[in-house]
Amino acid sequence: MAKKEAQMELLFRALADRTRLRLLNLMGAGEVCVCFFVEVLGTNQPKISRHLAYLRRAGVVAARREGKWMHYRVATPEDEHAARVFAEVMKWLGEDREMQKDRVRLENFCCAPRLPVRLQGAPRPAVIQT
Amino acid sequence: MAKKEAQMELLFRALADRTRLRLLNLMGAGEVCVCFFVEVLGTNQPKISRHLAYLRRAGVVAARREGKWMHYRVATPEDEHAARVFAEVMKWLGEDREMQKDRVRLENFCCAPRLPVRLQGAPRPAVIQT
DNA sequence: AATTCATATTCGCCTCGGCGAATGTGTGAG
DNA sequence: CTCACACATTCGCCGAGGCGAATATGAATT
Repeated sequence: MAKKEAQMELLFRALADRTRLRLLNLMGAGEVCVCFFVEVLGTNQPKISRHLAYLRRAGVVAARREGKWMHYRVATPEDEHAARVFAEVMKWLGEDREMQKDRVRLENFCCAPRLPVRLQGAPRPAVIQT
Repeated sequence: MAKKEAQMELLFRALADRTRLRLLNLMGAGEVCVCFFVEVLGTNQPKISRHLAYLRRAGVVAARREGKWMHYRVATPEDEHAARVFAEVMKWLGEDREMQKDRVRLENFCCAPRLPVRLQGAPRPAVIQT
């Protein structure tokens, strides 16, 4: 892995942006497809992809390809203390107002009887009950 | 206090710099005078002051004046979850190699029988045993 | 009041990274 | 092979913030 010292700042820089925090929050319950991020956050797709790339470089998310779709999930840091900090951050996200709204919006999209037109055929997020 | 949502990014931006992390680490055991930061980190004084100002704006440190000297100490965030995260970060700092060296350097300065010329008369850090 | 010492702030320069817009890449369908 | 779709990357612009150097402030001392 990268220099251990640099990992600290790398992690915090990754967390120092609201969009990235919102993405992490949405992944909190399991894998999520990029197209859902776009819908829930209501922004353009390149912006989402750039932030996901940033998170991946920082080592806090991992990606998996499934046909045309990309699924992202949180990746617990290897370092023990980093993992502890990260876990507390994820808990914190769970308590935030806007973050809770985002989760509800995700639920509404992925669990709707009929997906909105834009998401027809998109793979539903793997919701892990917590 | 400030907008609760902004607090999250504010905290992480404050933590996203090695110099600031080193300063926080040195304050981990108690109040420290600015002149000691300068000596231990071996950099110029304006740089230290700027970073301390940043930390204060972020609400993670507090300052106290004592004559010509300024003492800085860590200030636990009010928000419960922020405080948890912050506590884990401080623990993490305690395990880092360079951070441990910094602490030793601080001890060597403040506990030396004769302070180095530059620090003659400077108020010793209030070392809180942990 | 003038000086000295500790600290804070400002200035100019530079890099990092955020954004929208445009473009590139990989995959499956026809 | 070509096209459409999902996603990734690049580009140009701009603000945040790091740095050293210079300067300002505030407290004590003479």
